[in-house]
Amino acid sequence: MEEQKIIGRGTWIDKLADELLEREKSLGRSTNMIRVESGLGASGIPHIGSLGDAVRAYGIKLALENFGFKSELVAYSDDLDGLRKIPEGLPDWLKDHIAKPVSFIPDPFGCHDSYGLHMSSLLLDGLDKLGIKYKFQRGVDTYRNGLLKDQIHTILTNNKKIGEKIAEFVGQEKYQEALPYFPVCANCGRLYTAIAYEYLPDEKKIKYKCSGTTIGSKILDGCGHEGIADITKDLGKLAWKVEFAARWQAFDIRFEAYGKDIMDSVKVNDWVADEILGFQHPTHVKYEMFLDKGGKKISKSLGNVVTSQAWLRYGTPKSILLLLYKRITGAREIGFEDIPVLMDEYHELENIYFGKIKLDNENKTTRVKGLYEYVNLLKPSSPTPYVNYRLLVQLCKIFREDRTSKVTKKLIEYGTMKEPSSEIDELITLAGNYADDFDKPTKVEVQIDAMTKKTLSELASILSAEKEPEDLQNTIYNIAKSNGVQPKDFFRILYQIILAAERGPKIGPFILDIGRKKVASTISEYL
RNA sequence: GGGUUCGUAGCUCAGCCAGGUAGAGUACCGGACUUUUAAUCCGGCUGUCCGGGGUCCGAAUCCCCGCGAACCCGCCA
Repeated sequence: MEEQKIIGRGTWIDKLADELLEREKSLGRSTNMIRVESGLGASGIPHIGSLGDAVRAYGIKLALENFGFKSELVAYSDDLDGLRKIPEGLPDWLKDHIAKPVSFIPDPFGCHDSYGLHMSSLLLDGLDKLGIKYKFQRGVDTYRNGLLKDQIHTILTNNKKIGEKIAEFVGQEKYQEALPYFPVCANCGRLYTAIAYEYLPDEKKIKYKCSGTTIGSKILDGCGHEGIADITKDLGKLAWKVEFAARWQAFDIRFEAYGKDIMDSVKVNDWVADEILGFQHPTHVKYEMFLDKGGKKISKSLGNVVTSQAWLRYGTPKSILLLLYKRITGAREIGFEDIPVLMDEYHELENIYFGKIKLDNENKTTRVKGLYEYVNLLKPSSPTPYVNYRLLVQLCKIFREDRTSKVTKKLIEYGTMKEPSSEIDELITLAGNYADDFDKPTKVEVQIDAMTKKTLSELASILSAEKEPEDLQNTIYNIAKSNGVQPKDFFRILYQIILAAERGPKIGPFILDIGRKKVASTISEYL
């Protein structure tokens, strides 16, 4: 069997970029500037999966540049989309704005000019923190400036053909009647309710009536307004089934990834681009959606949504990039509990990259190194100090006050590291947040009889004394015995009180580590 | 109705997309270790890789057929 040739840096990203280049070559298109696109939803709070689309597209851009081509990422915000439903956790008054473009709805958080801008800013903020560079393009500006006017014209004059094809491809029949264009009603400011029924090609104007529509199971009444909209400058937008194609041609897009939920739309758009607009559709890659743990939407109570902002409270930007660049296929359930693994995995990659760990398989080494390079956006610098994340979480659970210095001291005692560093301090902060938010100490119900109670109060007074007791381990053992309490039971109760666990580290030194006065006050809460 | 993904240790999963000795965490057992308790560290144990066929010198990995599970589309964007 012949040896497989390694493409680029050996990752799926390189392979995809290579396929893209081959395709462009066979189409005979110019490759002076290869643009990749990512669509950003602006209708809800962006999940970490929403970042994936842009981050992966950026990976392709990096690979293309690595091959010696110029490339840029266009981040297109769908902020002319209408609000279809109120995302969970957002105020009820938004219902008055259903079907209005998200860019014309006030920001419920009060910090941006509009709802849409707030949402897309969250996403862009996530990209900025990861170091992803992009050219931002707003849907609102795109239509207001008539950037798609030629495509809209061509699509509307071919609407019959397109409507039939949509019905054939996906079984959706509405576009055999309605035009695939939604004007914003000049009277009530909503789209979807205004139905376009006639296109006047010479004037490039569309006739519509705001007669209402259904969104999901809800019926939305129109305001009855009849109007005429100019497709070159009035507000309105193409239906998704044809809009991508228009964008691809107008912006000369050569690559776009997509989630499997819009598979059908992409199929239609590819056909529209190829057959109606005469622009060979971009290279695609399909990815699976990120699901919440459990395979379904668990409690989407606010704060439990996996946003990049929340992730970065516990993990580094590189842990997100690793998650997104590791692979593209496969269904994945994602949650904050994946952070420790990814943190440690990144460090392992780093050790392999810098030769501290050797793999026996040469191909694998190449690919792992390539992955590390992409996670560092092809600019790896030097190894950073690291401590196992789980160990840090455990230590942070024990030390809550004056955490950084106490955990650092313990790590040096363990011999895990030699000296403090700002990188480790940062890790302690992240792991500390993780410990605080996900391993909350719960005050457990502990069954305490009279004898034990007496013993506990005796212990509490010893602990709160000014002088530190010598050999605390032995002292505890003795006071239990002298009160007629089984040491075994007494130890268990102490662990329950201090750690909310049945067992724990050796109790004497452990109490001193936490601070004996603090333990004394914790114990007194149970007396 | 159409489509996609998943099935690997008791449990949770990685490895598959570019084939080359079956892997982690957890659980369990033992040790460092003290008057029994081990957070931490070290060592050990754990397999019908869902079933069947095919390609190959070689398959958990690639192809085909089943079985089971989940998700998406068939509103809209």
